[in-house]
Amino acid sequence: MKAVMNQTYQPEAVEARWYSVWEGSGSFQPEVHPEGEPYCIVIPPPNVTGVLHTGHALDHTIQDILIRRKRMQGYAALWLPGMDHAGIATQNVVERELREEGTTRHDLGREAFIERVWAWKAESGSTISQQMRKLGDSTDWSRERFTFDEGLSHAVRTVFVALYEQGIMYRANRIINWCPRCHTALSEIEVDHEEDPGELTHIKYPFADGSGHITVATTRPETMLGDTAVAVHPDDERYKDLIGTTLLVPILGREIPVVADEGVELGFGTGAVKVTPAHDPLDFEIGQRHGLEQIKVVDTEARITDAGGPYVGMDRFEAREAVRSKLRELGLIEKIEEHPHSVGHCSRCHTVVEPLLSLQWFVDVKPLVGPAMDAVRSGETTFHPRRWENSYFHWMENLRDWCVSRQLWWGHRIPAWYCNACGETLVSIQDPSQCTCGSSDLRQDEDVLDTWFSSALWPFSTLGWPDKTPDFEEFYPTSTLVTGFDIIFFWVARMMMMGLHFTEQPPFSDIVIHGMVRDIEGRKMSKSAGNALDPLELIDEYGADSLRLALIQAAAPGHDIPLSVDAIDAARRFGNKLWNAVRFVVEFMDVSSVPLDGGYPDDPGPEDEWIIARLGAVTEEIDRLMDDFRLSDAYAALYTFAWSELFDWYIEMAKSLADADEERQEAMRATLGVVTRDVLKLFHPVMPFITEELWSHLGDGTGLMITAPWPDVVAAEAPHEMESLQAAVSGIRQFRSQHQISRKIEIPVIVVSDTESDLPAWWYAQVTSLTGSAPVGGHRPDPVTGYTRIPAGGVETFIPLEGLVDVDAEKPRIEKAIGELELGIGRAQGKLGNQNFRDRAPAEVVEQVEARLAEMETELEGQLRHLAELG
RNA sequence: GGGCGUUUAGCUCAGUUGGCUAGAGCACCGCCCUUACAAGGCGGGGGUCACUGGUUCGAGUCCAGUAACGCCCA
Repeated sequence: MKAVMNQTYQPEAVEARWYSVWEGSGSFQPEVHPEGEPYCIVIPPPNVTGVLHTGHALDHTIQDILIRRKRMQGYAALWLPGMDHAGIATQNVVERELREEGTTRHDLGREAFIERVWAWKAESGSTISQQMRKLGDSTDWSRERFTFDEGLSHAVRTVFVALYEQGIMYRANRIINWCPRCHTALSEIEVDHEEDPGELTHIKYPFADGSGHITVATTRPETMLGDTAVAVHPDDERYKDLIGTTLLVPILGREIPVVADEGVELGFGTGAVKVTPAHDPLDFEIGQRHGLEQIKVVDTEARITDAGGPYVGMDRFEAREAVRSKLRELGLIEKIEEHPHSVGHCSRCHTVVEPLLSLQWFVDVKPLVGPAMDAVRSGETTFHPRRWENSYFHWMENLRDWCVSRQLWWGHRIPAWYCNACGETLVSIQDPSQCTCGSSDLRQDEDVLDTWFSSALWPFSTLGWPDKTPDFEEFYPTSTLVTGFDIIFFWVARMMMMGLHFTEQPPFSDIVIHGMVRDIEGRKMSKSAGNALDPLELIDEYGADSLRLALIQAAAPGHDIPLSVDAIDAARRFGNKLWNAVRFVVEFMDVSSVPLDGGYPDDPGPEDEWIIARLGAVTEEIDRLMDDFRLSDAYAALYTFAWSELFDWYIEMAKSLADADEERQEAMRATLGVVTRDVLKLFHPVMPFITEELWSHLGDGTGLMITAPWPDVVAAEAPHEMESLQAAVSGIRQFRSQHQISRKIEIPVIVVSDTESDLPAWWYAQVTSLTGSAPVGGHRPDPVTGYTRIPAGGVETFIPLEGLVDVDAEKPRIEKAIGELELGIGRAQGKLGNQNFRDRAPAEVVEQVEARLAEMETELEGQLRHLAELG
């Protein structure tokens, strides 16, 4: 005994029920199809501090659609969930908590602090995984991983040690991007460059011998304190004679040389640049070439160091002003001009980054980029849409060494130990107890690794690598990666490099890149702008299925997604429509116990054949589009089929069969059942909850929709009379509408079909029921005066106007039709009259135009005759 | 400065190797509470496909240029 269905669809009641049923049934695990071919997606791990936003909702919906369809197709489908430990973000969160308690991590000490973060994670770290359940993500929770758990940490060490031994991982003093607020080094791509108004200060550097000065221009006067040279281009005639002379750093009076270096940009400023090797990457290189001293004048707190003489302890921006006013006082400022330039900001906290000379660990990317580019070039791995490959190549070609050490506590500690006795560096997977020199006085590197370092290993570390686990053997390389364009560099490229280097296979074969979810104005959604839609609120109000469908409908491949509440509401209304259609099938047409698979009628009626043929065609189209990752197009096709063909035509036609003989009714009911079931199946990947619920009402109770076999529609041929039927019905409805003839008034219709064999009885029955008219077969009225004529795909229908409408009221309709026909005929004649068209266009195109022209000419003749006869 | 993208109906957007009269959702207009659904049905109006030129029998689609907007990189 099945429950009576509500009159309207109520997602909150339905969605709460199914997730635990699915999870409990083991459906999320690939083991539901032990013999199936493996198909694997690893989730882009959200931050452990994260909450679900609309970007996740889109990203996850795409992945869930892919995985649910593959699962239904019988693959051993694995969607592997997990989170990353988000070094800086997580540490920030816990430090904020400590601050509120009036303490700091330094008070706590490293070990206690780490314990505290784990405690935080245990309590708050599962927020997003609960939210993913509300969204309906069919991830295999039994395989959930965390970048900081034991197995993955082991993979990180293994990789670090291997890269070190291969000479790819190295430690060096370099200029890095330092965030003075987060107190850590950042990689190039964790720095956002923003246009800053800025000023170019022209400073006079006097010669040591008092013979004059050289003017240099800088946007950062305070770094002057760390200058150890002034550089000019060797070809610059203005300075040729001054190379090798000595200048004095203003204020400090330090003697520095004028050096010639090709790195100096000839056209910039005065052509002479101050060189601060400890605070600028370019200056660092110049310094290396000329053996210049490196003087650090800004410390890790962004304050001036002892080397800065009178300015020691001053903040860098205060020092800028102080230095400038002192120079002005000394008369050493030539001019100050406006100079907009780009300034790096910490992508996490927005503080202006300080380029700083620092001893850090780096990955030499040169040996890694080649294979990563080759794999894409050869098509082993394909981006969708392809154009992202350009960005990928461009970035790879210009890649600089990756600074991977971070001055944090929360993260994978660098597995390097330094011997206090002999200075040796030991790098190993196991903690060493003794140096090669015999000393056991070792200290481990204080720093941890960039979170992205562990994320780069994600596709194989999550599957058990470096061990050859059964999961690794079965699911690696993974199949599809789905992510946003904004992390192609951060993540995708690095997974490609690491995956190829350590497994000799690209980590995935397809990379699906989607856009960013934006508001209806096209703005990026953000909390601070106040325009962010909260997916959980949307789910509560509209249902997860509505949110998912709306996102996918708007997600044209590779484009940004404008998301509006209106669109979600439209998706919700579709859900209601689907609900009511199935309710009608189940409760009013008495169709239930539909089998999970097969069950197509052996002896379908003509209407049945039509809808089955259409279903087959649409299923084929959807499969083609989905295989090509064009999900929005696939669901547009399905949406149109369901609403405009199944609901608006077939179900309406099925109603009139209630009076047919038993055999006909059986075929109709079987058809309604299987076609509705297959539509539910096709919608299941995007709307899992409502389809599962509806299946529980429609099906025979032998299985869940989530693991039901993907539709395999039997071949059927649609009866050719459907075309004239639909045209006749539309024409008669249009006539009614334009003359405002109530449906209650039965319209007599004479059907003349001299171009086809006699129309079958079902044709008349359907026209009758769909239009409320009384069609009878007959001959063209003679005279035709007093009738209107409705053309219908090779069939003519005539309606006597007497008692319905005034004859003259019909004329504008006919004249309009004639106008349109003449336009079309003119166009077609133009084409066909062109010999070049006949010669060069494919024969089938020419035939099409010819057929269309003939049709229009016949039709025009009919309309003209009719108009004349109307008088 | 380099690269990528966008410009199609009032709004937000589809439109895949060039080929019937360029589509959808929302909004709008008219009629209808027809026993699945008024959160609905039926019908309708609405487009110089940014602009200029080119290739082609044929261009929203390909090419070149222009303009505006957006993103990424330096």
